[in-house]
Amino acid sequence: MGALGFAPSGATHRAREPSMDFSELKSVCCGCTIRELCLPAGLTDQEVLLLDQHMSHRQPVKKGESLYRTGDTFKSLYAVSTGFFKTSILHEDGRAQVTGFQMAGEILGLDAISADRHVCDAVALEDSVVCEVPFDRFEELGQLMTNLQRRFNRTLSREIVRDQGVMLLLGSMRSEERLAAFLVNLAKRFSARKQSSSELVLRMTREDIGSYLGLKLETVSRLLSRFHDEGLLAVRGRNIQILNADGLNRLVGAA
Amino acid sequence: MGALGFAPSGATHRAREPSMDFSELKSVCCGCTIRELCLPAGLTDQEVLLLDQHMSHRQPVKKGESLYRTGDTFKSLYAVSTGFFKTSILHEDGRAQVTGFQMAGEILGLDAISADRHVCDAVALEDSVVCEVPFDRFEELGQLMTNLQRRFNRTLSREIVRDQGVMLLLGSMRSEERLAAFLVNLAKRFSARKQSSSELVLRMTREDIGSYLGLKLETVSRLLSRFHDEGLLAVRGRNIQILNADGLNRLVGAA
DNA sequence: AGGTTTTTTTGATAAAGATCAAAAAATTGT
DNA sequence: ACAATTTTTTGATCTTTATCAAAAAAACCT
Repeated sequence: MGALGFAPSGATHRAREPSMDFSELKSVCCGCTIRELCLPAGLTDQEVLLLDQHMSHRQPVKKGESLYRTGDTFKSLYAVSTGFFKTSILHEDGRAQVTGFQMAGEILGLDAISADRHVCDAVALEDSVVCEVPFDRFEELGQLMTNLQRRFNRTLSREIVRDQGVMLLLGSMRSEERLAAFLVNLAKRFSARKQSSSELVLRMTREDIGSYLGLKLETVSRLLSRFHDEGLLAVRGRNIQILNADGLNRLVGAA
Repeated sequence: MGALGFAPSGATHRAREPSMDFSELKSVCCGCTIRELCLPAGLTDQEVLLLDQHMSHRQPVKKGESLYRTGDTFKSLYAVSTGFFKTSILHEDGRAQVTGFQMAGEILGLDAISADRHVCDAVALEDSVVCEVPFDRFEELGQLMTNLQRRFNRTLSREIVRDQGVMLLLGSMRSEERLAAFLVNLAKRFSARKQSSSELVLRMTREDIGSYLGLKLETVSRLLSRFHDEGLLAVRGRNIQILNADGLNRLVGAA
């Protein structure tokens, strides 16, 4: 489990460079550009160092690979360092429901704490890097660092709030509102990561979006075309440019 | 905030008797019949006593009253002792989405940890009693009692799993599957509380059920009538008897 | 108990989104 | 670079569930 796979690509940013050999690098979090969006958020430098040296461990995941699957025993949480994931739960009869899309700084595996087994699949939608956080050691550290434990409680609670937002979306919104809400949310998260909030490069298929939003892929495609015709978006396959952010926001808020 | 309201009704069970004066009673959790379904689950007697004496505090909530509302500052979690609650989030435009129904042993307020504000309304659907758990003291206790903290992490994670189950329901299931899943889930929870799992007394309106399931109240009513006609249920207003549990389960699992 | 309000049921109709189908576009593997 | 595969778009039609409406039933209030 060292630095596997991934050909060097000549980039210079540490956080964007999957091929570096991190096994020698003690302080992964300390130099991470998205530190404040991730588990170390709000910790002092010393605390981050402690978190870092005792537990973090980087691991590449190639596009299409599963980080974990339903039923796997739970050992670690994973913080997305770079890349993009989707999580989905499966119903007996083969139906799947995408429960979320995770980008840099977001934590995967929180649902597995409950029963020591993963209850969803996490699949990389592009070549990605995650920081592995062995949970038993993390819990020990939480007992030593009040601040870390408190932050972690909030992380868990934030996921509950996010999920309830999805419930609102699925339970009360019409298709166009759902899609608008989805795009606005993506844009906001890109923006928080200093990426363009108007030029979205979608990593997931229309089917993934549809599953997440409780719609069929054809409906998603039609809605994107309509938003395009209405001048809200410029849609070129998975490249989506937001032309009228106010208009989108109005769709989300409106009755 | 001692023993407010609620006329005595002559019952003998402590956990079912809202009018008792609990301010003198030090060990609320210790004698609680649903202790193993609640926060103290898995703690030793000594640990429960510690949790109990330092933090629990009982409080009646009358039918129709709010335990807290969206925007209230977060101070405490609440464990339902007896009774029945619903939680709902509101969209700007007045639309509301019911996010859950809580019964004895279940915890209210977990979503508020995230931002120190409640993000939903919690309303009692019948005269109820809750145990108030001041969260700052609870967090301190978690730092002292590893076991409590670990259990609490699981409680939070379990709520995430529950929410994702609702996403599956709302995103991938048809109306009849949703309603069947809802009834099966209620029955299971009643059963865990030693109440009949075939004679359900619903505490919520058809509209509440509809909101939770992403359906209109008329649809819920029609479905109940259909299940009745098909011999799956006996429906008499809010009294619902499950006549064919296997049939219901088949509806939930089937394609 | 009796009048008022709320909730539930049921019917008729409408609308949103699903399904089926097929071509176009994009991506992938070699 | 090219053939194979996957994804996306668009059209025609069908199904499910929402909407509108009104009566029946239940719950509430004083």
